[in-house]
Amino acid sequence: MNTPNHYPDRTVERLCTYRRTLRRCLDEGKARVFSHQLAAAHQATPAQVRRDLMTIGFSGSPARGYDVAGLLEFIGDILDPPSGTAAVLVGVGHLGRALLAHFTRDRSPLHVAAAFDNAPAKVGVDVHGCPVHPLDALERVIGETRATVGIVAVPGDVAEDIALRLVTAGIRGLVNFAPVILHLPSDVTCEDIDITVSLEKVAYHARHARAHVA
Amino acid sequence: MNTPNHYPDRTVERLCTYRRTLRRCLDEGKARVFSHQLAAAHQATPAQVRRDLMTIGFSGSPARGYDVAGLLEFIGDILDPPSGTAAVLVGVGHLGRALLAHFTRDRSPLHVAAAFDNAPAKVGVDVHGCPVHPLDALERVIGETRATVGIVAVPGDVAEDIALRLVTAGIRGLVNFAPVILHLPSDVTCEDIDITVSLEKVAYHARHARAHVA
DNA sequence: CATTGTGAAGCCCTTCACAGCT
DNA sequence: AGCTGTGAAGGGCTTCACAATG
Repeated sequence: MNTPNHYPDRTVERLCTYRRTLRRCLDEGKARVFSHQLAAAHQATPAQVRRDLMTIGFSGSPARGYDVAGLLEFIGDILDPPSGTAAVLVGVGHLGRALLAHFTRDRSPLHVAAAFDNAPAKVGVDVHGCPVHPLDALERVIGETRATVGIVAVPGDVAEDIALRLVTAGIRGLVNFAPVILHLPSDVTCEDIDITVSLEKVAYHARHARAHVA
Repeated sequence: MNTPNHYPDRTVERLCTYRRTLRRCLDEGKARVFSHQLAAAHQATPAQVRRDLMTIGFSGSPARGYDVAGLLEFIGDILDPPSGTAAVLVGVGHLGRALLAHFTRDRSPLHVAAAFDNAPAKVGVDVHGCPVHPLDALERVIGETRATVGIVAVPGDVAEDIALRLVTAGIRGLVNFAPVILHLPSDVTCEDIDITVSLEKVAYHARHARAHVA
């Protein structure tokens, strides 16, 4: 088993967050880190960190830990496509605007190339630096931008229709903020972010809090 | 093993979403559902649904499935505190505003009782029906509203300070939108929603898409 | 005879524990 | 002495498969 061409979801997730910590290390001039330091910055154990790095095939040295710059580049090679990834957003409501603002502030290799909304008043202007197109232009603009990721920030009752249009237009992965499960072809990745559910879960666990080990 | 006083995280999560589906059923006048129908509306198998309902101790009938109204009430008794839950939000930026808009539109038993921001220009007005207070008032307002859940929508570099203040003021659960891991007492629940990480994950999986069974 | 309820099996991820290295 | 690399064990969640039920 050499480098597999895909890693477990949880590992990918942690790689994304390790990367942020590593960038901070570089900013602070730290050239090397130990697994227990990376672990402390996350909610993880040193063993977990070592296992993740083993999984992706990155080695450190017992005496000096892991090379920050080297690891950062190594993770980048796994996570980032050579040519950068373009995303599109559908639904320029309150949440959509906030997301656009969010992504312009970010130093991720991802960028939101275009947004769509069906309200004529929202179309034609740039929102936080992102052009807003009418929904009709969805297929055309996705083709032009070669976007592969879509962000669904529309009401639940139209989310699935929009998602299917995105997929038909060439989108391969979705982040869905609508409070519904999308029924999609099985080769399309979908990550649901359901804010209400998250709040309800936290409220539940807060009421039933059980102290763990410190 | 009678009713334990807390259920696994994944089960709680699904209960939240089942509830939404059940409400839709009631709206449509459907009085009974089968496990496979609930499963189809989620990304779940019928066995998973039956297991969840078994876990919480709710029974159906082989001939007629599960009673929608009864199950809805049963789940409500588990998820909702008798007196409702108040939440507070810190950080009335783009995302904070979007979240306030989101929660006013929701028929969840949770409500956001107050928001906080340190920018004087934002303080004193209502945003989507929610009063915005200065940060100084955090402890006082949490005491008055008896809020138990906090939403962190501030920049990463101040998120942990804010979170610790919330906890000290009596908050028992957090939803964290800042792109950092919060180090909190172990009896405080925290759910991280990291939008950038979600996008990066989806972009990764979209590139490495492997077709599953349809 | 389609559906529920459920012990048992399976799977995946995390953690342990220790050998090997510097 | 302290850290990495890793086989093996552990734990929790999901799925299977089938007896029980109306």
